[in-house]
Amino acid sequence: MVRPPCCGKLNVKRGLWTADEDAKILAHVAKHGTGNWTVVPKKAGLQRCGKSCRLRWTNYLSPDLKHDNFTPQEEEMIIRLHAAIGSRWSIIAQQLPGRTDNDVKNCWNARLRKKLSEMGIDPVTHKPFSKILADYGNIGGLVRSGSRIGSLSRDLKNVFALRPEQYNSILPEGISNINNHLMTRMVPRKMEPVQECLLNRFNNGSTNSNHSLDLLDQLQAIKLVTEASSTCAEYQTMLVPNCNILDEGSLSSSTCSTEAQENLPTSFRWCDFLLEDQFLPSDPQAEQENAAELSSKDLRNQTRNVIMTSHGQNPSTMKPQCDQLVAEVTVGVNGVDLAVQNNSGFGDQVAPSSSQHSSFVETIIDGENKIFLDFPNLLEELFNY
DNA sequence: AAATATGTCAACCGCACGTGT
DNA sequence: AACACGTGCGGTTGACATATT
Repeated sequence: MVRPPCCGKLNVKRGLWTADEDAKILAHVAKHGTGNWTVVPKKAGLQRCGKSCRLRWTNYLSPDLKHDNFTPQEEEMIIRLHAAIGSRWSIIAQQLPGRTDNDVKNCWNARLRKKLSEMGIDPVTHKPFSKILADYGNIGGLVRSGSRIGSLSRDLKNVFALRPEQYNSILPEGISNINNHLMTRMVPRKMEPVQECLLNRFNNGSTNSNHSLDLLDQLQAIKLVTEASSTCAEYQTMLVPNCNILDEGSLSSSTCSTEAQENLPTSFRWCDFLLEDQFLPSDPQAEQENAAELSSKDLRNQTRNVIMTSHGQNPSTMKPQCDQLVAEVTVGVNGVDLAVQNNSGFGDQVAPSSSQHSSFVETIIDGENKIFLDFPNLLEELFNY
């Protein structure tokens, strides 16, 4: 059954809000508070749908909102969080007081995404386009991350058109029209590479709820960004180190001015936004063995302790919610183990992390610890999700 | 000065989820 | 269990402002 829209399309005003309408909303909220938005239009005397009223309040009228431009620090945090958790705008917005998910989303789409693209960084994967193209050449006909290629194409098109000379040398042989070539490999987007890899694994290895998958891909993404932050030396040779991505002057060229570099915050390096390809196995056989070693029991204990510790709680007093989460995490990880052991046609495509960690879950746990130190509120979001 | 292109952002849309009945 | 309802979310659209030709 298809539910009709929350309000009829007839007799409902749409479009920009007038000052008079804003005043009515403000007066209504001052008197009755927020909530039950479906009755607000009637009570407030508005020809609007309740959903529209709620949106107007949450995105514009709420006194908690900031209406000035995003600061470089805020933009920096958006990029970092996007690298960690993707386009979960509401969660990102919660880390930025006074900003709404809509604000964050617009900021990303209008400015940050473009900035990254102009610097040759794929805003979806946070990896250099050159690296992606090189990988693309290496994998030949294997569609390892179809969605990534697909989502990449829009940004890449612009950059490639802008600076073709920079990428000609690394284009796979035989690809004369990069756009056409990429488009032929497009799959429905929405999923990011990390999510796609994990989904592929779970779909083949076991049946899991979306919830556990969601949690795992967040953890894995978090691991990726934290590892990238500490191991971006590879890119420092080709990219200018300590160059603030938000510095407009530095964006216009491929190098940073001396002054710009002097003024840069040492805690922030644009190479932090690059993600190493964590799914290329350094030693697939060893990874398989490591993954197989970890028993379900060990996993549960490890995961439970880490989650509780991260949450600042004594394991013995932590709420039952944790057990549920642990169960979901370990179900998902076991699915990965199965997938690895099966090696049933996709294990060679998405092998476990190539890091120095001894297992997939340890990698996740380490990454989780790191990111939660930076963004402690994220842990609560994971519980709430 | 006019036409066109581009950027920004408020608002809309459809879907998913939680809750109550 | 099935349904209705309220709410939240992410993707997209379109109006307006500004820049460029």
